[in-house]
Amino acid sequence: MKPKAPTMADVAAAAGVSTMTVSRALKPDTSVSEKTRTKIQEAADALGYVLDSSAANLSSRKTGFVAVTIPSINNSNFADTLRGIVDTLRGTDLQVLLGYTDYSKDEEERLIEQFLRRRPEAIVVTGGAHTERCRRLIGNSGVPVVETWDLPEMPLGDVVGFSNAAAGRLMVEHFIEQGYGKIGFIGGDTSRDTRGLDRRRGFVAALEANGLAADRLVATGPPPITMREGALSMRRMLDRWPDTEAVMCVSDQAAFGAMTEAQRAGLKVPQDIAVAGFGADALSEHAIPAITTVDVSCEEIGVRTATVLLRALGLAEGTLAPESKVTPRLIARDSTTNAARRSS
Amino acid sequence: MKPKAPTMADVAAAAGVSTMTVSRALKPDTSVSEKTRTKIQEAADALGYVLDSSAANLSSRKTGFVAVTIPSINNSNFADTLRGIVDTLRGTDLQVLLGYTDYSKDEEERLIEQFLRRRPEAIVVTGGAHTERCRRLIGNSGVPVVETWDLPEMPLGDVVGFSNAAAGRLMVEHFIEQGYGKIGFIGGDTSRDTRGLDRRRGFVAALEANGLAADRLVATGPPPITMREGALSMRRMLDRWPDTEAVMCVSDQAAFGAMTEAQRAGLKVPQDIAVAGFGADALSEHAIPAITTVDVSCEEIGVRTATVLLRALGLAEGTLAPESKVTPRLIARDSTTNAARRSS
DNA sequence: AGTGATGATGTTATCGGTAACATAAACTGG
DNA sequence: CCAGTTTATGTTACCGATAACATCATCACT
Repeated sequence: MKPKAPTMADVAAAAGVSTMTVSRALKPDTSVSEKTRTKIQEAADALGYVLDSSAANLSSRKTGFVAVTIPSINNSNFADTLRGIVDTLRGTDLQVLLGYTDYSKDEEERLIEQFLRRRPEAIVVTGGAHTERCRRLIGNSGVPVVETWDLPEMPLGDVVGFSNAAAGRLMVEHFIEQGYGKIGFIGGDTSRDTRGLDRRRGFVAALEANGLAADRLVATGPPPITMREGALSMRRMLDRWPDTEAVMCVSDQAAFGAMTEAQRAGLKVPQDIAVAGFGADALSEHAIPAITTVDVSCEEIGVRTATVLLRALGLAEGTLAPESKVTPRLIARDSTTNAARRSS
Repeated sequence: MKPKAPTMADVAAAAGVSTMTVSRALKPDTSVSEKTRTKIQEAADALGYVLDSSAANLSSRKTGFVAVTIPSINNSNFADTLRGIVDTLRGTDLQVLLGYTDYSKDEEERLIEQFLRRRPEAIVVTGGAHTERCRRLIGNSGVPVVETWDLPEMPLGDVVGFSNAAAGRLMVEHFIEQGYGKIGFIGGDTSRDTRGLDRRRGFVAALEANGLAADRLVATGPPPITMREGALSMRRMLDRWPDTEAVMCVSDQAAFGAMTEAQRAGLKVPQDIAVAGFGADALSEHAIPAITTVDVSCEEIGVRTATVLLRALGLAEGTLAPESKVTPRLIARDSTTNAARRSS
């Protein structure tokens, strides 16, 4: 049934050359005469030969792997970043080895350990919070690292991210500008989603800096924060603080869940309550009303990350690394426009 | 800077044993005395030793890779299936090698070719449409394959999927039951998204079987079909056939875009026009009104796929393979409830 | 024609593990 | 207490490619 896959030696024999010549013929930019290259190509096709990377990796000490960990697959923001990475890497012979941590540092450690055995040429992780052992593993590996989606205090290597706290602050400023005073936050489990927590921290700090109460905080369960979580949290928010005027949510998904829950309860958005999200998902644009959100250029983070890596690996020319800091940008939409309320 | 990573030989020397004993000590279920195992473990930790899979793969002819291709990362349905696969594989020493085809058969071929070099132990592809060369490559590899999300006429190996045509038919029957007569479809580029096309085909066939006109078809651009595409398509639908009573969309995302566009145009859903989607995304549940959709148990597809593979690889006991056919299930919601219209 | 540069190909020695077999030590039961 | 088995460990021979160096022909130009 399975008559053993042909090896390079088989191809070499069939073409009447040495394996070294076959090896060369199968790569671009190597000196092999057109004639023999054709001959070898034909022999390879006839045999159905497929190169064995394991062997190539071992011999050349290059695997072509880039290890990437993201918290969740089912999150369009991280998916956008991943897409940015993969698309930028397309064309090079680098391949992404993807793992998702489920927002757990221990799981991240497990993944990184597993990945390091594959001898990746570069590592991309999400966020700046890691277990001590994980930091050590990555450090020892001597492989270029990029931390994304955050601005870690003790970076492991390169960073392409943004200040999550700034994103929270940005929204508070917007709310205040719009004249809202009783402002709440939905999202942020205490231990896992450190980035969401940072946004909440920035949010709280900004409220306090403006002399406003920062107690209307509804912590959702552990991530991923779903629309349902957003909806449940909004219900809790309204039960506990019925006079809340504006709510920022940890993600656009949560914001949508929260907003529709409020609407189902008979509230008008933004007249009765304003809702904002984070992430600039398409959802926020199409929802009715359109949801105010913070854009952090998820895909761009991926593109820059990959670019940084290509530079670090000497695979892309240019001395200037791309700007590593992404600036969160507020997109004001109808869900937080207070004009209606004021005029009514 | 990089003093070369320690090898198994280094660990063996440090622990005063042979490399073979080290190799055994690092795997479970191998006979090594507790004492030496501890000694080796300590030596390995002290040296910061990390096993090199490339070498292990070459020698043992096992890579632990499962190659998986999905059309798009940014699609929550495929992401769910992927999660089902990854989660089910967790615990085994199999690792997913993920690629996305961008709905292109040529890209799929390119990916599969790239993946085969890594000598995966199993392959998972989405759908049953592949290039001839791709079929050949997979066939020659002698590796177990699972095709998902479809019921191919000429399967390459195992199948875990559903009839996309049936999903389209299901929705038509629901529309008819609700008393709708002028029914349209949004989505389906002619060449790329074959599954979306199958849904449309089933949809058209069912309309005709019921003696209804099946001409209200708005083809979106090439996938991925975004909310924006859904919105644009709805506008075209309404321009061309203003009296349309119900519309099925190729995905929930498209349906949401289409529905909100109709609402922005002043139409009431479902009173003025009914909208339905596909995929049972959380979005459809939370939207206002909640959107009628077809549930195909995306995650379950992934779980079953992984289970089939584990069986095929002899890594899971049990002779009975899981049912490979998933039955699309209609979830009727407010967006297609005609009661309001009839009563008005 | 001679000499060095260039291009095409072959030879040899690994890369870092593991399978398979061999061996030595410890244990079993009558 | 010994033959027979089990357990722990070592030896040897690769797995399938590629790096590095060697070789040999060809070509250009003085």
